[in-house]
Amino acid sequence: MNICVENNTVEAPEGAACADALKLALSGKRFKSCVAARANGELLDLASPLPDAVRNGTTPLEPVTLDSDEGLDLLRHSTAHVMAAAVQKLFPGTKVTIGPAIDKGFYYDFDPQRPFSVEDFAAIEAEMRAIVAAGTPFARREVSKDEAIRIFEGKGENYKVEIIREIPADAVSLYTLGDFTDLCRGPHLPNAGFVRAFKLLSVAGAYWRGDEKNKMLSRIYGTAFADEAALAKYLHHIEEAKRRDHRKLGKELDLFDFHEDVAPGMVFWHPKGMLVRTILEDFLRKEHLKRGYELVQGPQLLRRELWEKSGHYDNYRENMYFTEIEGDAYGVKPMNCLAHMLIYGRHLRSYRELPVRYAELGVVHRHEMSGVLHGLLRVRQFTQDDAHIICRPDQLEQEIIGVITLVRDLFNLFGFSYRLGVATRPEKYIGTIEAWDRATKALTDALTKLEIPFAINEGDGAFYGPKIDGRVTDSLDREWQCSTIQCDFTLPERFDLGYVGQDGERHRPVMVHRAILGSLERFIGILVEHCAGAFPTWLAPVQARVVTVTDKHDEFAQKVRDILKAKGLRVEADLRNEKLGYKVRAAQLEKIPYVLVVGDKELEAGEVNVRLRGGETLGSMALDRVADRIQADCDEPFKQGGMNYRFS
RNA sequence: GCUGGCGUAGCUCAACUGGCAGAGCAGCUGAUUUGUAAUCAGCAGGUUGCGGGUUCGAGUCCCAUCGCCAGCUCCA
Repeated sequence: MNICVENNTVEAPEGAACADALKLALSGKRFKSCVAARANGELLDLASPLPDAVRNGTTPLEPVTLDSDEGLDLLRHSTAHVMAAAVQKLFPGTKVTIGPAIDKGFYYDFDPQRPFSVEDFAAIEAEMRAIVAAGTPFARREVSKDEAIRIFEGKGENYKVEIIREIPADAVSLYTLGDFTDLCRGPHLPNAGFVRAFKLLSVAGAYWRGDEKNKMLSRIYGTAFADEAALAKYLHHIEEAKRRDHRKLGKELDLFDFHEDVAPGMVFWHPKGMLVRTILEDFLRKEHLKRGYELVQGPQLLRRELWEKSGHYDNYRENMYFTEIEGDAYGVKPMNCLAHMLIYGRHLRSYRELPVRYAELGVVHRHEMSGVLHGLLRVRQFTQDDAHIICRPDQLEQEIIGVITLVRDLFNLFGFSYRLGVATRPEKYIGTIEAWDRATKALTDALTKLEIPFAINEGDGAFYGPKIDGRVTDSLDREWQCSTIQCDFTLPERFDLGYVGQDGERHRPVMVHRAILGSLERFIGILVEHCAGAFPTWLAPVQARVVTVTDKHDEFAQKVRDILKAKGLRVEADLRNEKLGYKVRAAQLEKIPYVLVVGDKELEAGEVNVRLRGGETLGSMALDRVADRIQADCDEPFKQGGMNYRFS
């Protein structure tokens, strides 16, 4: 029997399993890292017989090796089974649910007699190692659904029974690892001996089927790699990422803090952090004005009736704060749109005025559940770089292009990579399908014209319109939404917005909500992690620090500082009675871009000795040259981002 | 909100099965006058998150509460 493996043809005996064919075709080393096979896109256990399409030569058999994403997923999934086997052995009576591979590892959700804790990890890992050392095989068998239900009912595994009942097929596959049998589609490693490097990482609660109405299960997270070196590298990466956690750096660099006892989820900006924020805000305002936005500002509190009219009271009340003034109920704004619409609607608009683009660095309050708060990345009071564009339908695509261009330019400026997704019509929606299709097309056409890649998130749109979401990741690769561009079909109706067209008739405008950085808090949090606290020079709260060798140089240092400050640079002088190395170290830890050392030689020459944040020293330089260099450093990112902005 | 873990000096962390709350850094004072990542000495720093309880005695054990961390659910 001639079969094709990758690009080779080999002679395989009758009744050969996938493993036999792969062993004939691959080098010994490659075969050793082989954990499964694939034919026609379908994954197969190495032990499974060759599928007909492979036997008759119409489809090649492909190896799945540990160095591929698929192979690694399979390894992790099998490790999850090993863990479940160990857990059931150590903690009899523990019920099993599901245990998939995830991005960097795996988890398994259990319903235990008592919840697990990290204290249990040592014992579980030891038991897992025993299973691995024994090289226990994963044995697959297929049974009918009824048979499977009988098996799991017999074990009291009611979660498995629930899953099986929902499987549409007549038969299901079971994998047995020693005493532990699990319902699983597979495939798996041939045996547990393939599991080489793994570690249990954390334990957490998770609802059965992700529904908070269901029982809370005990989830154990772990990871597994092809070898110890890859595991060690990953664990090291996690440690490194924790070093750049914005909460840690925010404290160390004295940027911001929380007073959890008096204002959970709300930021206290310290002077340095507020300076960063102010610079960012100033830049954003200028950039918006440049791009045809007008700045507006509405009140923090609006009468409850207005929130009822907008639909927020019905749909968003749980997240809003309310208060009472002279017997009238007011809502604290969780969004900025209403004020912008009231401003628009104040007088009759002509089609010539459109598009109207109202921008506001709007402070909003949202009641988030206590468990979700997370440093600057998830807070209860935050500032959106918000804007509302009210335009004619024929202007929509051009407006979307303008917004996406701004997203692109800003994220390029900061050197962020981001992922865009178009969220389409959900099951529950308002408005006509024609309007949805038109708006969705405007979104995708704009992205296509700008040649920006995007994903389609089917049915993920808001009930009031399709949207584009832009996400960036934090230091631990968790994704956070920043940008959002939302078409809205409801608010123009509810607030009866209109404009007089060329035909003299009254028309309904289209409305777009958009935020680019999303929230300044979240954005700065991610920025801090992105640059590990070493802000680009244009944003650095202190751009240069003058450091003296002895107190003989104090006077000159102060003069240097004042001259550079007069040129618009943010400069401090460190005149403390400490050794030079001490002060250099302090500046380094504060991640100040430039250290300007002044001692006898510099005093003599009227210059400063320049040391960069990276540790490089540039030697003695005249003050004008230093100032030019710092200024050029500030301007550089804008040139690279194609914005040609002179930062001053 | 839910599950688990955790709250000790400004920061990072000690304090065994309940037995005198401690160290480094930062701060202050003094000495030192120093050349690119930490000079030395001294001083000061606390209602152990808050409130109850058990105990001769609680940072430690129990209850309650607030908050933080990981995740779930939800979202910028």
